[in-house]
Amino acid sequence: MRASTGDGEQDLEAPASPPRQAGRRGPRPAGQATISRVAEAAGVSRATVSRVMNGSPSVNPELAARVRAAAEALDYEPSAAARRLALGRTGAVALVVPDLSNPLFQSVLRGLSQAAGRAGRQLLVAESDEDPEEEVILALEARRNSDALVLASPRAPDERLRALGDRLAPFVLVYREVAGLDAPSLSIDNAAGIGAVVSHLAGHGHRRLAYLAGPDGSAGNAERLAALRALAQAGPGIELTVLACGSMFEHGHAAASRVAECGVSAVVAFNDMVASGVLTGLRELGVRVPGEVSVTGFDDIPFARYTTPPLTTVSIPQSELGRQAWERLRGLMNGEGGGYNVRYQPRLLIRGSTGPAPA
Amino acid sequence: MRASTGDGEQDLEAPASPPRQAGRRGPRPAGQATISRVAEAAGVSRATVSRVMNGSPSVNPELAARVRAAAEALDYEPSAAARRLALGRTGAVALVVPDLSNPLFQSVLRGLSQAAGRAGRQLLVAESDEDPEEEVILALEARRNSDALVLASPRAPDERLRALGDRLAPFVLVYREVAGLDAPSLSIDNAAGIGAVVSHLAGHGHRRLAYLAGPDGSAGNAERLAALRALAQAGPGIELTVLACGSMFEHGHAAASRVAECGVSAVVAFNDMVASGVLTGLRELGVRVPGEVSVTGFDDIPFARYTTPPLTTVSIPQSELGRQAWERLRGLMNGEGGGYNVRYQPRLLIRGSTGPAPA
DNA sequence: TTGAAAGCGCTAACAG
DNA sequence: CTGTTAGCGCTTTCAA
Repeated sequence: MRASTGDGEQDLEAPASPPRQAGRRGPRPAGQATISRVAEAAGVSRATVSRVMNGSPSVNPELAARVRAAAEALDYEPSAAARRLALGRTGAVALVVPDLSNPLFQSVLRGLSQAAGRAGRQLLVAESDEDPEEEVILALEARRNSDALVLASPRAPDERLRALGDRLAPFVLVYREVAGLDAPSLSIDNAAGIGAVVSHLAGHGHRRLAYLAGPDGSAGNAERLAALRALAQAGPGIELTVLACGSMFEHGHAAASRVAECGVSAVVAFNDMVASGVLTGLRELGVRVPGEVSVTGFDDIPFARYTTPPLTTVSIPQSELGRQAWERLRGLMNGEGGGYNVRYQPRLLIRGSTGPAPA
Repeated sequence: MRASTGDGEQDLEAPASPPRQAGRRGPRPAGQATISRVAEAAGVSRATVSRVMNGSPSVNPELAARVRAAAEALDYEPSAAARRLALGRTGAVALVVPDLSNPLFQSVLRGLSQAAGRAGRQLLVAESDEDPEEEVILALEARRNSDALVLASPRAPDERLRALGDRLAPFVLVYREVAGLDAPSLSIDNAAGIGAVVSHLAGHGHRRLAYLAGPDGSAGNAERLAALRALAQAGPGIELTVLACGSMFEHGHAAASRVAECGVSAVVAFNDMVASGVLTGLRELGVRVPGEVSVTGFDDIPFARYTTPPLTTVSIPQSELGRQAWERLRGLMNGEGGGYNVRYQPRLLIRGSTGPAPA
């Protein structure tokens, strides 16, 4: 056994042992240049090449030029894997969402992707397909391959999240707030949004409302429903019918007949997709909107302006959430702390799908 | 200088030298367990721990249990970075698209995300914001942090792609085909789609058509336009008006008045978003669809069924593209080759936005 | 400013 | 079946 220097400076030429089975295991795409090869070609040490590649100012310009030339000539690209290991950071951030087909999460993805991209970071994305348990696993996994995480997990139980808090950190929670969790959260004030909707509707003389409920267990749905119930109880005379529905177009579409039958003058949909679906369904049934029944959505997805009639809905700062999430991550990664939680106050957008209650 | 064994088996206790500035550089989140610590705790070698963690069958069950217990007790999680370096692969695949807000790319993202997720791989996503040059840079960068790449780059010039072919490999191209490029491609037969649209329209007696053109430089737009022109020239008497438009709702919306003025009986939109926009615009102008003018889309995005009237459009296998892309990547990564290129043949979906030409 | 050396944490060929 | 050993390719003290 020979004492090694810990690194193979001298092993460039084949030693006594049989040449390592070529093409089998080589981490690099076959003949990819390594820092050692560049160093050799430029006649400097690996440390110097490293410095040059990382733009250290304290390198003799002439040397630097030589190194750059050698790197160029060899088509050298630093190994991301090796840097990750040596540096102890990945240069990536991760996003975990329940469902990539949901416009809400798409906006966050987009905002985050752009912000992270501008900062020169990779973005890892994972989708749990609405399975809360899977979500947590994915989050852990994603977190191991990144430096920080944005988690949208409307269904996972509070305790589960609290239990995993430090294995997930640093991370930020979006569209949700969990008490006692040590992570910044960016969420929506659902109650305020519902409040605005209801007072708009009440102002138009609507008394009997239906709520097209979102998925069971969704934190957003729970809050919206609770707000509605509270309003119905406290209010002067609002009568609330809750209809189980879902979160997709089809769900809303399928609920149209139940809406028509239950004799309400206005329907508050869990979100814009459901609202659009019910709009279409109602039209097919010959029910006039907003003449006979008014419809409201939630979220203000891009399509909401293009339904017929255009959807009155609650607007929330979707892509802002992505951007903010990035800011928080950045803070967290720099050890600056994640800042205060924020609850975005939604804004009611009155378009054509609501009007006076029929006499 | 002392002869090292190449790895710090013996350095668990602080040596003579000053304890490395704590909390500054440590690759692991402070006190994270390493394979060495686990090995020590279980009284075995690191190789054995590695074997156990990777489920090698040739490990004494009793030892394996001991190792697992130790790992558990120490909250050990293998370092992804170290594995990447040692293994020479990242375990991730990447997707680069021009625009994450485009439903077309969202579907690919989704299909790919699910397929890759099921296979236990991470997914890296990057968005170029429609800048073809940026796209190529991002692709290179993404590729360095993954094992294979799916590239949607409708605008980058053919030569550019050919030039970078081997630095990008293994990769697959979606929604596009580039001659002489050594990468499988999955694309749409745009001409066939347009053909179906035109014959449907012609069958309804439409003679004067407008094309709402997509972005300049988009490969898909070019093909659709070329097909339309060819048909207009060859055809019995189709008169084509090309209107510059774009790819978004707003673009279609804004084009409505030009459509109304140019006296056509049918408009073929670049895609569904444009079609939806023009539908809304036309309605606002009091133009009846399909009574006065028929409208067709392209892509069959989820929302197309929910416009008013529902959109007649060309359906393409969007999420299939994502799944297939994954299959190809898998093949490529296993050295099986990427298979033949495929051009998906679109299908015309006749819904309510088209009808007989007005007399 | 530069180089030598010592890792980062894991895997795998090889020998026993 | 298990341990030893030699890396994977890069960064970063530390000393010159």
